[in-house]
Amino acid sequence: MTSYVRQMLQKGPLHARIIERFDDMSEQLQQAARHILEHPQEVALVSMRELARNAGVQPSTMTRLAKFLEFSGYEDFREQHADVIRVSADGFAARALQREEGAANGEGLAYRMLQGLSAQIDRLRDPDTISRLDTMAEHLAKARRIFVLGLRSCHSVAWHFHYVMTLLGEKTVHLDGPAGTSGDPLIRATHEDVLLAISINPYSLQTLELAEAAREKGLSILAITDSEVSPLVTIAEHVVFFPTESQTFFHTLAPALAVSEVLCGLLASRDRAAALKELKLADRHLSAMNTYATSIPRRKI
Amino acid sequence: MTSYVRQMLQKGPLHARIIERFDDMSEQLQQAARHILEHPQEVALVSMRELARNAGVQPSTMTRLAKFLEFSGYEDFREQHADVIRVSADGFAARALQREEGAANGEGLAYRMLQGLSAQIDRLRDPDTISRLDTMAEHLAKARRIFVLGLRSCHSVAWHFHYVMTLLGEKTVHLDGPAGTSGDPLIRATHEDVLLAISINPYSLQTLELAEAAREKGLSILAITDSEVSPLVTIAEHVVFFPTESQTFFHTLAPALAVSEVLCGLLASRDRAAALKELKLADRHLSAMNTYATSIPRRKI
DNA sequence: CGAAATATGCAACAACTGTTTTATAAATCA
DNA sequence: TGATTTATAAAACAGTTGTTGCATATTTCG
Repeated sequence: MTSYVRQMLQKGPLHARIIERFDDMSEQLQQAARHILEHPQEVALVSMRELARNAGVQPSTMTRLAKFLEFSGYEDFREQHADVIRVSADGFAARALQREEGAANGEGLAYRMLQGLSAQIDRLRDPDTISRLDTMAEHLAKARRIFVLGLRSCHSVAWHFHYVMTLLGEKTVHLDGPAGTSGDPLIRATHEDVLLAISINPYSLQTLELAEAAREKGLSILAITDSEVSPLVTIAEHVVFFPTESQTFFHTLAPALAVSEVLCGLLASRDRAAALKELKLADRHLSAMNTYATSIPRRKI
Repeated sequence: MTSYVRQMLQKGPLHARIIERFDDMSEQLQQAARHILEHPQEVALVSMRELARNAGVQPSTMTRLAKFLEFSGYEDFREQHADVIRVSADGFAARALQREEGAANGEGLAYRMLQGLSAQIDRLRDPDTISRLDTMAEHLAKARRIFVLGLRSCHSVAWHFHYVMTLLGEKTVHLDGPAGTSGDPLIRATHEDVLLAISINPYSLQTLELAEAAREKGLSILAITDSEVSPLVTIAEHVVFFPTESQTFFHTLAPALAVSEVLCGLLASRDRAAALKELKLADRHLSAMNTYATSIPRRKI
């Protein structure tokens, strides 16, 4: 519980005040507060109405939130946030100190792993990978249906791609049935469809077999894999590569997940309006199904 | 002369632009410019009229200065200064949210997304998160058994954690059975076990219910979630936070996956020898099962 | 169940925003 | 010097700001 207090102090008394009273807020106030907790500087940098727009609440909700937190009004609230920026700006020494502390702490494995993962994803921004991503998004967009295949360690990536795409529409089919039925959906696949295969070394045999079967059915194979000499390269029409090395003795899939998310982003951005419409649809369905906690039951669940 | 150039570069391109054209300005413009050079953040933090008042010039002078510096107007000038604050404060998580135009056609979206993801994972190296990760690894290591729970978008993270952990031994149980049996493994859970729950906003009701049920059975709840006001925070003994903001309109889980991999890494590193032995074991089993392509069949599969 | 209380969306408000125009003063130059 | 350009101040402008009161849902409770 001490660490909770420490965190509050670290992030400043404004955060603390919001978190403290969060439980007593109404649904809308919570939504506004949540957005402010995630983007504190924006309070001082944009107008209230714009902030409200970004948070998805009414302008008046912001005024109400400010008063709820016992500020005289939103302008008071805003001024406090501006002060935080002011002191942290010329508090150059403070920032240097923080960095120092981080460096001293930097012996830890967690620190090194995160640094490594960040750098690997950063390196994906090279022109070759970017153009490969764009091309693959093009292929995916043109396909009638997308079969997504990723087994074992790559299951997480494949499933996440499929999940996000489901929210954006109904183009993807996830090849991961139970009881050995993974490949069954391919029965009705045609040459208009594509197979998005994800695999890393060591390459799962089942993935390769299914991919080969799909190719013989006339499907285009698109691959996300870890190496130029991956077996998927030879049968795929287009490939995107990602690194898997990590400081540990197992492979990392964070870069692969990043690649998959970028593809989703590119696909969604091709028709923002349609994507947004689909998202709204999914939203309505899920709330009708009572999937999510709408009001957040903080105390008595 | 070198120190002049260096100063310009240090303080950023906005300062440089002002200094460069300073000599050509009229008296009033210089007075305005001088004030801005001395208080750069104020441009973004107060209104133009107030800034003009503080600088001792007319409001219109500020507009004229902005146009003199070849901005489209003062609002453009102000937005640039806001961006400087944003990047120096927390990277640029919030920036993309406003930029509808640039993101509209998806121009360079891949590049920007990767840059953002990399920065977000980089920021996880702050001392608080590191210490939270270490503490959570401690808790996980002490537990007799680890039940892993992550539904919907968090399924990928939960499953990946479980998958890696199974390669390292047999401590984890994945709560994601078919046909609504997710919670069944908890039947034989005791207070020696822990539940690792992963959830982001909007929070899946089923996750919260299962977590609450586990807590009532005496299990410690460990949470990986997206906010200090996540409903998991109140019922969890320890929490690690990660960001989910992305340039698209769906959340990113790459940082969450990074967190999960770091935890695996920390756990494995506590007993390298044992972990390696388990890995060998898994290796032998999988090759006996003919799971992977051993020789890479590049041409003829 | 109905009544009281609360939460939320909406529209109107005056105040203030950044910008532009107009009038006046100062500087420049033939 | 007087004509002409330039610089500045003041005022007017449309658009936006933060705020408030009111009508309508929604929740709470006897």
